[in-house]
Amino acid sequence: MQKDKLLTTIVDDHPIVIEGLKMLLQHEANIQVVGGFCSGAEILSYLRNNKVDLILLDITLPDINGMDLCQLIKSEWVSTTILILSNHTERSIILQSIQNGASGYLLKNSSIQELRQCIAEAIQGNIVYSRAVMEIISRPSKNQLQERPQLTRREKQVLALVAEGKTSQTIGQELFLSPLTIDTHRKNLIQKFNVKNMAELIMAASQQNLL
Amino acid sequence: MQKDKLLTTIVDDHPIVIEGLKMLLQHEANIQVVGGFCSGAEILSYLRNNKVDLILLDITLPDINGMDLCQLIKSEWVSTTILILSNHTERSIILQSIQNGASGYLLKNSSIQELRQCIAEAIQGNIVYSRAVMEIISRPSKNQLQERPQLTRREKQVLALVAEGKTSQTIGQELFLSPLTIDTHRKNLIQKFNVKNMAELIMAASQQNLL
DNA sequence: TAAAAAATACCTAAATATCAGGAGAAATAA
DNA sequence: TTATTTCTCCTGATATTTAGGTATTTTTTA
Repeated sequence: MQKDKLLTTIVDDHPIVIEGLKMLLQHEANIQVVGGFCSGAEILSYLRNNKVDLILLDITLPDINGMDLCQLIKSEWVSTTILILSNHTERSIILQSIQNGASGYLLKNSSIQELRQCIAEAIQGNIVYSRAVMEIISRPSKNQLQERPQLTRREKQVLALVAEGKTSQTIGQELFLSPLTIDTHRKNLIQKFNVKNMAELIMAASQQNLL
Repeated sequence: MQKDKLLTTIVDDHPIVIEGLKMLLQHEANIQVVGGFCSGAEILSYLRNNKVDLILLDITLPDINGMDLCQLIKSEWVSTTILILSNHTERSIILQSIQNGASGYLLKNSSIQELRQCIAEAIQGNIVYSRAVMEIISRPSKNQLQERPQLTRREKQVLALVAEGKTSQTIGQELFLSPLTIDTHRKNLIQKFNVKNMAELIMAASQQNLL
């Protein structure tokens, strides 16, 4: 074990992927894999007691999403490099990840060569994207053009209940609020999503996996 | 290389997963991994010239879906055992896979122990499911229980326009129909889907990939 | 060709949602 | 602590959908 090897860890809810990455990285000269974790809680707990230089991070995790976890980690361990390795091709997710401090975004179906290259690049301090990701960023498709609106806790709650076909009356009763308040939230949701009514809202929200 | 080792191959659009599985399986006494392929075309071409006993098959592939590929392979190479290894949790996909000749269905987020056990079982000739899959099969969730309603051409048309947030007025103009006719279609859609309003309808329809 | 299904159109009334404002209280962040 | 956001509730007007129906025409299917 050399001193100057980068301590690297993998966070992914698929044990197979962790194994695969370990295998790939174990032959890299300047990388030392120090663990693999299946959840946000595990990696956070590990970080509190161990130094880590590079994290390969999935978006889909059982307890927290990778974007939020990325922000969380970067806020406490600034010098740790995070590279997102995910299946998600949504432009919004990619951009949000970078915004939250990730040093790059790779798709899991990248070739092995591509992965190696990108990891090597990220270590140098560059922001890297796999080729497929580059294309997504440069030519956003129709439904990816619209950004994912930032919803408040209440709005998410109301959105979910509207999607169940409930009226403002019913929702108000359920949340112990005036139906007028629910109407206000509806109004705000319509504005944030830039849609005309609840039907289009549910459509937009479900396309962006907010339901 | 022993004679009685099972010749095993992996088909998955993620190179990392292939590597991970290879790593896991290389220590198994009675398994010999003979290749990994990223597409349906590749494995089919390989099968024409090589004997394979066990295939670990993903559902998502670039050129063909795993269910169809499974059927294709089983129709020509009956003695080859196929084990589906996928992320898809839809009951319909699981059942269709088994119907098409797969010897089991595992989720990719299974633990490594579970994978080993299931593979070992499948080799014995049993049909195996990972624990999570068992649960999906035995207790189908709400939206998987309800049958997919049979829609007429007009109803699909109206549904799509409603999902765009259009009113009966607008839709009527667009289709050169009376808005009252559109209302009738709305009514029928609500009945067929057994929902309370358009919001819930769009939700149900989008969950069933009808949009 | 006859029967069934689909598509069309209408009516009345009630229920709900949408639009355009404002405005105070509570929680959060700087 | 101050500023900002979020949450709450309101008025009043308008638009739209929903829930009962009924009924004719067109298209499909047996």
